[in-house]
Amino acid sequence: MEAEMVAQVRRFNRTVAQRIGALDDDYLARGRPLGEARMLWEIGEGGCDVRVLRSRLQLDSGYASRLLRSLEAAGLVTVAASDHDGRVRTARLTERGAAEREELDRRSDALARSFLAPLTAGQRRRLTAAMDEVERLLTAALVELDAVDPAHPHARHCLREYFAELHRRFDAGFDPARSRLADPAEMRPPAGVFCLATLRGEPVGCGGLRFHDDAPTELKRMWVDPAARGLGVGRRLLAELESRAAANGSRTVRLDTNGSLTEALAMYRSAGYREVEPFNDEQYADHWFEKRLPPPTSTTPTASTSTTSVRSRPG
Amino acid sequence: MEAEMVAQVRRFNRTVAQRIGALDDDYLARGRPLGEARMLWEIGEGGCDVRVLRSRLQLDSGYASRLLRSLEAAGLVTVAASDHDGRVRTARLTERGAAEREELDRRSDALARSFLAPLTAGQRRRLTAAMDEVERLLTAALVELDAVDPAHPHARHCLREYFAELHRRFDAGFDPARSRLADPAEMRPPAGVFCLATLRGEPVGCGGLRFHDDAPTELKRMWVDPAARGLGVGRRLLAELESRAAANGSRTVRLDTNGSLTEALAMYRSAGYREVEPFNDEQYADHWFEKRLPPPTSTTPTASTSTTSVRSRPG
DNA sequence: TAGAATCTCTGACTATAGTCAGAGAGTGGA
DNA sequence: TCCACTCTCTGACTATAGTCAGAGATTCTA
Repeated sequence: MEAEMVAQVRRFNRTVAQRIGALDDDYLARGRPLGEARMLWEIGEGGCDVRVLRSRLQLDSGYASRLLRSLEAAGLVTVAASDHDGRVRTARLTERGAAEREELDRRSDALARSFLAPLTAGQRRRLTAAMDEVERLLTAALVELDAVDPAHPHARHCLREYFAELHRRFDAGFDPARSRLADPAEMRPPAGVFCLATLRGEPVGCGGLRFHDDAPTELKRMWVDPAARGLGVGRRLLAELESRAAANGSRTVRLDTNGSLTEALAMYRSAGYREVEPFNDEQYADHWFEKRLPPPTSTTPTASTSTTSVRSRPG
Repeated sequence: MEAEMVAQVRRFNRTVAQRIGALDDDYLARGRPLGEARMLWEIGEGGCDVRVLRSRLQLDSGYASRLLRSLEAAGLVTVAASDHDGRVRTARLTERGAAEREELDRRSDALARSFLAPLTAGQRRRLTAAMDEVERLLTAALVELDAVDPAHPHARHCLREYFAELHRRFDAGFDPARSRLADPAEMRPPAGVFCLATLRGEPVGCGGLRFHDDAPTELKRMWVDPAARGLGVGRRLLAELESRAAANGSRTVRLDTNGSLTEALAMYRSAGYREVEPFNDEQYADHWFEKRLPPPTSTTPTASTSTTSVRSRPG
């Protein structure tokens, strides 16, 4: 990785953390401890369970409780037992609390405006476009890839969503039971492998391999959550699966797909897959692709371990 | 200003502050109070006067002193009187302190790498390019414009730099005494106005007007510090001066310049100035420009008051 | 050279953030 | 119905950040 890129990231972190972090905090605080302001904000218009607040703001339960007591004492919040579960408590904004939150909203808007105000129209456009790009790519870098059991709840979720999407997009619908590799367990090691893409703990994509002794490895069930598209998740999944196939001794990966999945087709093509004659009788397929793999490198598999280790807090 | 832009800035602030701010801090701290880590960093290889540390880190003098005592006790820093001024004390890293600082450096690098690691080469390029853009434009938004007396030290600094640059760039050199408006005081109100562009307290550009009863307003001494070019400072200065000219009743602004100042020429042209016949005998000029001004709007002058007010901390 | 100003330091504070152990109420499964 | 578990709360802590007033040494300036 080029030193210049690393230096750029560091410069950015410095500038932006200084400019935004500190200001944002000062600005939100309104003479109130920052923790309280954040809590107020996070409760939101519709109220929020205390346990959700705790996990979103990453607070110790004692600390969270204390913050709520303080907001309660200030008449901004009420806390009551949840309807569904007597253990859970739900925080709600009082009228004054809602007004206070709106004030925070206004201030956040004003702060954002102050970033744009001194710029010309062209600069503003460029700034917001670049911010969007940075945000998207930083989010993309948070996506982690891991091999999981195909029966893992996250894996099941992805497969369910994948099938539902095929059903919506195929004119004649889609019934997984009538497709090849109907049973996800066929992708369980050692016969195959199933990879999951996860963003902030939520599954956002998947893809599986099925190894064959006498035939190229088969790639199946590639899917990316619509909300996570454009982050390069599909491409990374594909690369991950290819490297796992290579590590397993495969020289070739092939797959079948359907012409209505235009994004997928484009991705396979740009990733070096070339269209071949049908090699199976998958009834939902009308395109078949194949790619010769380079021999495995020593550093496979490439699941993003670095990201994971960095995100854990030093003890 | 479009609501979508404001929303984008707010999204960006949230995402980035979370992702970078917190991580950065955790990462730098190394089991040490963050303030100490920052101080250690800021002292740098060559040592640093305490007063400079205080102003850079914006610390209370008592607090700064305490942090230094703590680093001293840990054997990372020595503090001794400055050679030049017995009141001033200079902090220097010990060998262990320097090693510690290098460790911080390594960790910052590792953190930056972890942002890039999960991305493809193309994504990395796009991310760093976008970061550069955001950084530059956020910096540009920090530039403040104010009218000052031409005798103000910052004004003198800019004029000195401007003359030095002309001297370097003109084949025959440049002697301010032999040019028109040799005395900066001619741009003092009410006969004229002198504007300064300031970035983080440092002057980075200037420009002046000289009003004439019977002739168009004359624009002189436009200069932008080379380190601050590309931030749109010149364009903003120009707009500011034009609006001040209009507010003063001028319908036309004109200026003379030299063909070797290509950036300036390009800027004048793109800002709506058109070349005219020589209207004075400035010996250093070989191009003359003129622009008809729109009638003054009610909100002039446009000196960036919003930025200023936002940057001051709420009491 | 006296007095003002500058720089740093110490002591005495306050506020905020955050941790930890344990109690009490409620839930769900064997 | 009992037991393990979940969720929240309280009390008792510690650590960090930050403020303020004033003292002592030094330097600048009139």
